[in-house]
Amino acid sequence: MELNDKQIQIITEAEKLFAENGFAGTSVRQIAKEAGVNVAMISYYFGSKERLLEAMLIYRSADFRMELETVLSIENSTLEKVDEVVALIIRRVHHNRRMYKIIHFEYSNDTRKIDFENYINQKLSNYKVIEEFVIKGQKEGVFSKDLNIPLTVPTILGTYFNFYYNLRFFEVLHNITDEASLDNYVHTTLTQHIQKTIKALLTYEN
Amino acid sequence: MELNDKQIQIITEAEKLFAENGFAGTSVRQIAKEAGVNVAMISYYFGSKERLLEAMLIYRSADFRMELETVLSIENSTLEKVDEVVALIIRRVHHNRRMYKIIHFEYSNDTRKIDFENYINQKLSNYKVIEEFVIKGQKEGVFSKDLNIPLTVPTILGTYFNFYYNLRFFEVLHNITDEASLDNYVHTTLTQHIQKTIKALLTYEN
DNA sequence: AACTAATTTAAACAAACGTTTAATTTAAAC
DNA sequence: GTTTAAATTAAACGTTTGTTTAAATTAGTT
Repeated sequence: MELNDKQIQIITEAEKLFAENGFAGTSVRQIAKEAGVNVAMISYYFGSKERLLEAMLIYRSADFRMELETVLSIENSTLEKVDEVVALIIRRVHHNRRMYKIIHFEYSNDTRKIDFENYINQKLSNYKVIEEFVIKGQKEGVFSKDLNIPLTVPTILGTYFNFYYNLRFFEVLHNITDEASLDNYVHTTLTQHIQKTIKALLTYEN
Repeated sequence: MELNDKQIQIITEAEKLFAENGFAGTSVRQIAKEAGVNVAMISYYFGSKERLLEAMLIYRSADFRMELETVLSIENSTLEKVDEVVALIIRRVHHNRRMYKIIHFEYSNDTRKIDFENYINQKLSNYKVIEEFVIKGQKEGVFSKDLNIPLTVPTILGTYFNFYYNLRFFEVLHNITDEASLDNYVHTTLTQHIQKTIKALLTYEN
């Protein structure tokens, strides 16, 4: 699937609108208007509104596993690697937060006929890399033996997204006024909080 | 705002449908059909689809602060209180997960003209109770001094909701087949994971 | 039994929806 | 310059949307 400039333009605007107003809450006429193209172009290029979303998911979820393995291959202490992995994950999901919002919402929806197989396979593949890293850390004696490894990932992602989904609540408390101050807060304070949480959890002994 | 049986019936069905298909993805005709009433009854009782949602938010978010203060007033060690508070929060959000899903998606939406003031005030009020408890624990020397208190709540809620939003991913890994096994998993394994995470975070020293 | 108010109904409303059509413009190939 | 294919357009298609209407039914009061 090679996408031309106009298709990427449509996907980019659709992503913003889907994340803002939901899939059902966004009309193809809105997308066309924002992308500066005729309504018919969406059917012409993607076939339907549903298949436009599928094209978006594939376009946005490339290369994550590779980045993960690169970070883990760098010479670092196990606890430093935890910091690096958490920072990478937050950087990734913050950059693609709009796509994730759409997934969180549409994935639990049975009636919509969207294909999430690609997303699920990527997620499983990424999880396997993390699981391997944690087990290795346990064998080294750095991490606690008594851990629910599959649930460590929701703790990382969940903290970020619960912050993001309640942004209008937190921006008052943390003086977040624009996109730049949001990026800064996420990549400093929020990332540090999650890094500390995960290190504490992985090393905690009752 | 006193609600009669038929209004509660409409709210209950609307909650399911909004959580499943989104606010925009649900039609008043669907709600009416599921609730077994005529379409016009929704306008008759609530005025509009938007005001039906507002009535739902108020109906669902009563009494939380009181429950929180009751749990904290019971004679327990500080760390036992952490477990109790986490268990209460998870019980609450799991029971009202559909409403929270709607909020997460509609709250960041500027175009929808829904009044979230009630929700925000409740959230702020609940946060104040938790903040006070954490500061007290710090003065006792049980909790670490270096804590981002506002971000502890997203860690609790976020872990739960990231699990819930990826349920179809986790149910394969954790053998969750029906509502009963989901409830059981949430109130045992997931709750324990979050309790451990929060205790680890609150007591972690670099 | 008669009257009043609350509830419920089927039908109608205009507006917006995703998609298709057929005609036109642009670009590429020869 | 002609031909062929790709891109773009405005208009139309049949549905569905949230809400309103006015008539019919039910319940409560006297």
